[in-house]
Amino acid sequence: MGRAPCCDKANVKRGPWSPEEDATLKNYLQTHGTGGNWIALPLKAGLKRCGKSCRLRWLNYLRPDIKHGGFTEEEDNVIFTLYSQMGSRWSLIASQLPGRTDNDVKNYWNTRLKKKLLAGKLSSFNIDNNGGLMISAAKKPEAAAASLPYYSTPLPILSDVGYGFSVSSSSGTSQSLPLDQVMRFSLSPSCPILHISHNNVVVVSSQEGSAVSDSAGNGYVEDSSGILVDDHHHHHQQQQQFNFDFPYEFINGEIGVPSLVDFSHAESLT
DNA sequence: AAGAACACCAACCGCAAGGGG
DNA sequence: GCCCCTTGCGGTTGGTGTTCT
Repeated sequence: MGRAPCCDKANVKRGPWSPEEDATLKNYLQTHGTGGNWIALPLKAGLKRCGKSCRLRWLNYLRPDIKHGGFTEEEDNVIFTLYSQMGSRWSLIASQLPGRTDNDVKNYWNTRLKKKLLAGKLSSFNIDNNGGLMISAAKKPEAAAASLPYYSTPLPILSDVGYGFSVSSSSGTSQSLPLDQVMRFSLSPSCPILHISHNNVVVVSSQEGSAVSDSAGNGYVEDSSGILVDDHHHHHQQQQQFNFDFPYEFINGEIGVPSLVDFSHAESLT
C-alpha cells in the first residue's frame, strides 16, 4: 500500500482555473486566510479542488504581491548569479526577487535564460570580495589554499545546450570549435564541468552520447557518465578522460580562468 | 493558407522535511 | 521514537499561442 492520496482525485476538478474559481479562492483567503490547513480549505471555500491545487494557484498567481510580466536584465543577472552558486534552488532564488515565484523563475530559466546565457547576452555578474564567482563540481586544493570561493554545485544549465562543442562570442555569434582548441582549456581528469571562457570565448560541452573531433580528425566521445574520452583509447580499453577540473570566475561578465589553473594536463592530448 | 515545429507557462506529480500526537 | 498528515519544493507535463516552412 502506498501513501493515501492528498485528495479524492475522482471528485476534484483539475486543469486550468476559471475566473469564478479564482474569485472564490481569492475572496475566501482574503476573508479567512488559509486557516493553517490547505487540505481542508477547498471544502470550506466551496471549491471542488485539491488543497495542493488551491495553494499553488494562490501562491503562483492570485497573491496580490505577485509581479506579472517580463523579467528585467537586473533580475536576469540575479538569477544567473544565484543559480551559479546554489543550483536549482528556485524558492531561494525567487526569495531574492520581490514579487516573483519559484515557478516563475524556474520557467523563465528553462525557457529563456539558459538560451540568453549561451548567446552571450548577460551583461554583468556580481563579483564577490575575493574577486570572483567560482563554479566547480569539486573542491580543488589549490583554490582552497588561495582562499578562493568554491561551490559544490555543477553547472546543470549546460547539460542540454546541444551537441558538440560550440563557441559563443560576446557579440552573440556562434561557431563550432575544433577539439584541439578546446583542449587548451580542458585539463585534468575527474569532474564533468563543461563550461569555460577565455579571451571572450565561451566553450560549451556536448550532451551525452555526442562525438566531436579535433582538427587532425581524431575522434572523441562522451562515455556513459558524461565524461569526454579519447575515442581511440576508448576502443582500446585504455580510456583517457579529459574534463574541466578547475574553478571559474566571472570577470567583466565573462567566465574566466584563474591564474592558479595548471594547464599541464592538456599536453597529454596531443 | 495550413500544418509542423517551437516557445511559453500554468498546473500536476511525487518526494522529502517538519510538526504534532 | 514512530506514525501520520500537511506543506514546500523541484521536476515534468500538457495545453495554448506563436513562428516557421
